[in-house]
Amino acid sequence: MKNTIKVERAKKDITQAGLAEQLGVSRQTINAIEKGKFVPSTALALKMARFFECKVEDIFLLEEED
Amino acid sequence: MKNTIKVERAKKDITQAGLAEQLGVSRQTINAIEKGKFVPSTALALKMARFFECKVEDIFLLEEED
DNA sequence: TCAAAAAGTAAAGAAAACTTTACATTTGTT
DNA sequence: AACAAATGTAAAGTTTTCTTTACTTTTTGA
Repeated sequence: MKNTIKVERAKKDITQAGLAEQLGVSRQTINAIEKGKFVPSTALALKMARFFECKVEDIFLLEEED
Repeated sequence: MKNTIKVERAKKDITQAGLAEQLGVSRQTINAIEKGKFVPSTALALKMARFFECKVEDIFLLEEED
């Protein structure tokens, strides 16, 4: 599962810590997701999409192995 | 978190077991999600949206408490 | 009505998401 | 170069997702 969080974050010019605060999670959680260490819950994915004003599908991309 | 799986399933005329098979999960998992016992992972939510030919946002609806 | 299919439920355990704490590395600015 | 902000990483622990097995209830259709 790939994601475009870093790019979306750049568009909004917000830091990992800033995004974490907006979404109500820890900075490490954002970092881990962004680095692909794990995939967020659907609730968090939906909140991210809402914050970035796009669809979940725009941020999280299914791959073969998913 | 509410979801519209039952309705989407009706549109496609597919059973819980059939959907489970299509998505590669157990029937009980589909049942539990449909009944709101838990929210699926983002990967499964994306697969559902793909199967139902809609957006994750169309199936899973954030609420206050999420 | 009677049988089969579908849906509901429960419990125990495995796997994945997420937190907290803490420290290291990189990047940007002066 | 030096300092601060941002990012990266790791480990231990909690919560949530999901599986398997198994049984009950509801719905459907011949």
